[in-house]
Amino acid sequence: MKTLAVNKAAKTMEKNGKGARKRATSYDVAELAGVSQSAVSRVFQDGASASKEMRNRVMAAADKLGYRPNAIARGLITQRSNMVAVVISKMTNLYYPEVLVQLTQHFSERGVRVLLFALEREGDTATVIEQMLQYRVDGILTAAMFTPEQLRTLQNEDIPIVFYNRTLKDQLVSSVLCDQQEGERWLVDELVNAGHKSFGIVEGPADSVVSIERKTGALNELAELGITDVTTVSGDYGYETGKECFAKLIQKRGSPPEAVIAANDVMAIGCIDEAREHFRLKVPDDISIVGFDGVGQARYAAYDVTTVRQPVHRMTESAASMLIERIENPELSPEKRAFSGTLIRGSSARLRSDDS
Amino acid sequence: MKTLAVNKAAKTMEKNGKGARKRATSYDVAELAGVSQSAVSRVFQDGASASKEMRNRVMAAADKLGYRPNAIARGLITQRSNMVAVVISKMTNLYYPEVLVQLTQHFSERGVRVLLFALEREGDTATVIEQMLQYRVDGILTAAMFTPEQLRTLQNEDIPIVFYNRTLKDQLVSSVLCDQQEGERWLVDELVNAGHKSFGIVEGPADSVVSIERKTGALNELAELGITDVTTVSGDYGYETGKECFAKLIQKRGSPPEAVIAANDVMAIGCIDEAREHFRLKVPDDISIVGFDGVGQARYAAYDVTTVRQPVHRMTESAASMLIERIENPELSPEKRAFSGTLIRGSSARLRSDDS
DNA sequence: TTGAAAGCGTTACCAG
DNA sequence: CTGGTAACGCTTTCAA
Repeated sequence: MKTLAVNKAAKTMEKNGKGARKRATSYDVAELAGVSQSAVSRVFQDGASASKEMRNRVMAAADKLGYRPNAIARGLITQRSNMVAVVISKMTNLYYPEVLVQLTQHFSERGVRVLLFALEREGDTATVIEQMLQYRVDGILTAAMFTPEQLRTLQNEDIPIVFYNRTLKDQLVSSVLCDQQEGERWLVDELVNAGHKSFGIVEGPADSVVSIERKTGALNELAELGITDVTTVSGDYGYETGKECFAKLIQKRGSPPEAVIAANDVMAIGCIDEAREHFRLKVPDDISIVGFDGVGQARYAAYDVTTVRQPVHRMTESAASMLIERIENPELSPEKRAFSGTLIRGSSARLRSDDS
Repeated sequence: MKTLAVNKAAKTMEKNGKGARKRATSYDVAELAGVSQSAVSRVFQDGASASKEMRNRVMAAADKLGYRPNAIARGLITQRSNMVAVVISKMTNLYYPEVLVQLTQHFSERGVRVLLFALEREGDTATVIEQMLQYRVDGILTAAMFTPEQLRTLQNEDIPIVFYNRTLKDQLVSSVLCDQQEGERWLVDELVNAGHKSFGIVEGPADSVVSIERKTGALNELAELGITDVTTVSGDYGYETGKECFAKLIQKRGSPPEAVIAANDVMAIGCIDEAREHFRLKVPDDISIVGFDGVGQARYAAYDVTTVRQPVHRMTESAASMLIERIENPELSPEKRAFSGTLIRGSSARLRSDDS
C-alpha cells in the first residue's frame, strides 16, 4: 500500500522531468475542467450531447494537458478497431505503388487506419492471418491469395474480406478486379486484325491468378480466331525475365513469332529490349509486342508499349468502399466488381490504323 | 438485471447461428479448461511460469474455441501497442516500392506491426500526427518532413522518430540516409574527368529535401572544379517533367549542355527520350545524362542510365533497427546513419574507361 | 506454480 | 444535459 502511494507520487513528480511521464487521460481532463469523466468522453464523440459551456471547459482543459483520446482503449470497448488490414505480396502490385497509396488515402478519408502486411511470397499468409486476427482488424483487403481453409477461418470470425485483382472460382467472395480476359481479347483482336498469324505468349508466375487469367484470355481468343501457331514461355513479371523469355521463345520456335503477348508491361519491355538488342529485330516492323497494366514505364518513348491500362483509381476507390460498406453492414452479400481496362495503342505493335 | 441475463443467453445461443457471436476470451478458455483466467494469460506469454499439464489443458481449450489473445487489450494494459507508424508522401519514395515492403518485413520479423500513413502532399502532416498519437504507436518512421512544432509535440510525448532520407539541420533527430552529396560528387567527378565542360541540372520539387541535397552536392563540386557553365531547371521527379525540363534547359541556354545531371533516374530517362526524340541528339555521343537512385528502369537497355544506386536494403534494415532500439531503450541518443551509394557506370554518359 | 483482484482508458447504460 | 458505474479483455502484483 505504501509502495503504491510512493510510486504514484513519484510519477506525478516526474511530470516535468525527463522521465516518461504518463499521457493525460480523460480523468485528468475531467479533473482539471471540474466535470465528470463521462462528460469528457462525450465531448470527444460525434453525436454526443454536451452544452456549449461544457464543450468549452473540456476543450480548454484538454489542450492545456495535450489530451488525445486513446484509440486503443476506444477500440476495446466499442469492439471496433477502425483498422483494416491491407495485404500485399512482394510480386503482385508492386508495379503500382499508387495502389497502396490510393487505398490508404481512401480509407483515411473515411476514418479508417491501414495496418500493412507484406508477404515475401504469396504463401506466407499463415502468420499474417494470425496477426490480423489478434489486432482485431475490422476488415481485410488483400492482394494475395488465401487458402480455402484460411478463408473459412476468417469467414467464421465474421470479418469482411475484399480481394484485389483476385477471386476464387467456387467460393463466393467479394472482389474488385480488372477484366483481364477482356483486355487480352482486345489485344489479340487488334493483332490478328492487323494480320499477325504466329504468336508467342510470355506468362507470369504459375501461382499468379492474374497471369493465369490473362493467359487464358489470350489463348481462348486466339483459338476462337483460328490461330494455332502459339508458343508459351513463363517468367516472373520482372524485366530480366522478360528478356530471357523472349530468347527462350525464339529458341523454342526456331524463329521469332510475328507477335508477342506479355503478361505485363515490364516483361513486354524486356522483350522489346531483347528483340532489338540481341536479335536485331525492329519493333514493330519485324515483330509486335504487347503488354498489360499501363504502368508508367510503358509510356516511355523508347518503348511506347501497346497495352491495356487498369483503372487503378476506380479500382482502389471501389475496393475501399466495398470493404467499408461490409464493415458497416455485415449482412451485405459478397459482390464482384469487374472493371474494363483501357486499350492503349502504342507503337510497340503494328496495328491497323483505320480500325473503326 | 433480467435483461442482462437474457442478452447473455441470447448471445450464447447465437454461437452456432449466423449472428455475430462474440469471439472467445481468455475467460472462456479458462472456464473450459477449468483453470483461472490468469493462468490462460500466462500460457500465452513468453517468459511465463506454467506447468506442462496446465499448458496442455489451456492450449487444448484454446484451440477448441479458436481463441486468440486480443492485441488491443494487451496494448492497453502493457502501454505498448507494438505498432509503429510509417509515413510516406506521394512523391517521395514511391519510386521505391521496395522500401515500404522491406520496412514492413523488417518490422514484422521483430514482432512489430506497421500502421501506414500516406500523404497526398508532404504538408498534410497535421491530421496524420493526430492519428498516430491517438493510436499510441510505439514509434514513427517517416519519409516525410514534419514542422519543428510538430516535431516538438512528438518529442514531448516521448515517442521515438526515425527519418528516412531526410534530416533536420539544427534539430538533433535520428535518421538514416543515403549520402546524396557524395553521390553527386562522384557523378560530377566522372563527368568532368571525361571532359564535360557545360552542365544542365534538373532538380526535383522545391520542397524535397533530397532534391536540395543532390543539387547542392552537384553545384558545390562543379564550383570546386572550376566549372561555371551551369544551368538549372526544376521538375517534379516525374517522367513527363523530365522531358519538359530538358527542353527548357536547351531553351534557356540556347544550345544543349555537354552533360545533364537529373535529380533522379526517372527524370534522367525523360531527358534521354527528349534528347533523342525531339532534339535528335545521340546519348552519350552528343550529350551525357546521369540520374540518381538506381531504380529498376535505369537498367533498361534503352537507357542504361549512369547513376548512383541507394543501398535500399541496408537502409531499410538500419532504419527499422534504429527505431526498434529506441523503442526498447528510450534513453538512446539520436543518431544519423549515412550510407554511401554505389556508382553505376551506364552508357547514358560518356566516361573515361581507364579510370583508376 | 496457481488464483484473486486491481487496473489500463475508454464507451455505454441508467438514473437524476 | 450530466454524473456514476459497469463493462471491454487483457497483464500484473500479491498471497496462497
